[in-house]
Amino acid sequence: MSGIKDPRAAGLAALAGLIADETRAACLLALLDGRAWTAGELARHAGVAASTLSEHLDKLVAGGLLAQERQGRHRYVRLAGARVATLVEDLAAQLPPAEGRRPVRGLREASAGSAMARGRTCYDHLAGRLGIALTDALTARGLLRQDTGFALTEAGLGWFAAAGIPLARGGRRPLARACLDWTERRPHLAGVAGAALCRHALEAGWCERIGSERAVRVTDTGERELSALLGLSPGALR
Amino acid sequence: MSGIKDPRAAGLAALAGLIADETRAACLLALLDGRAWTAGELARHAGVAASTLSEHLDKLVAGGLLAQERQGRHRYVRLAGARVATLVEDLAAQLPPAEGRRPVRGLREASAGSAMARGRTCYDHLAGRLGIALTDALTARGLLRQDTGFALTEAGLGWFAAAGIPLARGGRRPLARACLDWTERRPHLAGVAGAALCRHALEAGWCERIGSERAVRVTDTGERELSALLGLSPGALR
DNA sequence: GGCACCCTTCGGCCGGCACCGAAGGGTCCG
DNA sequence: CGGACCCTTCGGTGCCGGCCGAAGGGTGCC
Repeated sequence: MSGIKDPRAAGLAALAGLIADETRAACLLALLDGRAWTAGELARHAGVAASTLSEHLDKLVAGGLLAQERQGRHRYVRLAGARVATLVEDLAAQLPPAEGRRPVRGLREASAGSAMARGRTCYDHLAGRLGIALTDALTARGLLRQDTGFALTEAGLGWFAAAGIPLARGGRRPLARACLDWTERRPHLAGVAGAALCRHALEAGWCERIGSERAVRVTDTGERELSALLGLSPGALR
Repeated sequence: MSGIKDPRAAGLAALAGLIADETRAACLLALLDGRAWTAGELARHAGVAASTLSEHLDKLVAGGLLAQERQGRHRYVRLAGARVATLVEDLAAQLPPAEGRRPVRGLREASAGSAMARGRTCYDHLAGRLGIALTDALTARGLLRQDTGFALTEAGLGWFAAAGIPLARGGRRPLARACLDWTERRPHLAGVAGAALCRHALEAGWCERIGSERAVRVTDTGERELSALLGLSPGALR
């Protein structure tokens, strides 16, 4: 009440302003898949002229939300890091479920949508029903604690070690973090452990990407391994 | 890459747009103290006309960020809930430390600032060096786990029960959550446990508010109790 | 009742910004 | 070297939204 505005207000407004545009928001949501997109791809995705999108990218890069890499005549752009991904996810998680739903048009889109709901990547970890199933299985086996917060247990650390999934500890990023799933509206494992699990699942062939999309499918190998390691019933992942 | 924009983009942009104004951002930051402010107080705080602020409040209420209560000729307004508080904190935590610092003018402001740095409320939990000290003490005693995520341990649950601080479990809100401190830039305890601890500390007289501000001071009783319960050295809280 | 106070509505002003198309520069390929 | 392609810069346009002051309505106090 000292009559003086909080000095962070300008910065906060500027940061929010970067997201407060439908075209830029669409870019950020698209980039949540963790991949690098070219400026042209994003322009087509957002439905605006290339020149318009170029200016948007300038702002997002200048604001520290995106990292860019120029290769020849292409401008590749991706989220600047896990912090930004978390931020966008958190904001999107605030949206009421009713909002942002749109009738699905056509069989192709319906099938793509259901594949996404089944399993997908969310920046660098697994989401969708697959992500939920893994998180629930870890919790049920006492490897992950959700009732008193969100953290791996000692047994959980041992499980990752036994599965041959190294966890980089001691960094600034939390080892385990809850990420609210968009389709399921339930928390799933993110953070260092979530990223490591996703990376290992793709490298070990437990999962594979469907086409060039975010959607992910569990392989036969994956079903066997996950059943053995976590007691996941094979049917739950289809 | 289907050429169709994510349907959440419009909602995300609208939500961010609510915060993407310096005046509204200043209001949200001010309301982070968890109290209810009148429209006039906020107008003076933000340095705009009452009519201008009235329209801002309409938008924030319509957007679900604020809850309002009309009493007589007053319009009281507060953050709509812990989710909103978390959202604003998370956004503010993204700001680079350099940004948003302003030279302190005068002794009065310097003393108020140092009181805030020593201890304050952050929506419904304790922050500042006091919040950090409590969180560190809980962690050092094995009551709180930060190395594998952020969660209370079994011993931690017992500590709260023994201290006579009830924890409402089973709700949607996480029991323990990390909140990044603005002045210290380190995580401290938030969530149900953080709120319960703060409430108990104020009710049991461990702490008291300084004037009508957010700043909080540890009392002599508090020093004794916290020393006995957590092994906190009295000097650390001054 | 009269008056002070808090807030809201309205009209008008102004600045900022998202958008486009055209033109231009850089890159790769044939 | 010519052409296709990707991106950027620039000028111009239109709209949205924040701001104010004046006027008005509701509330509480004397």
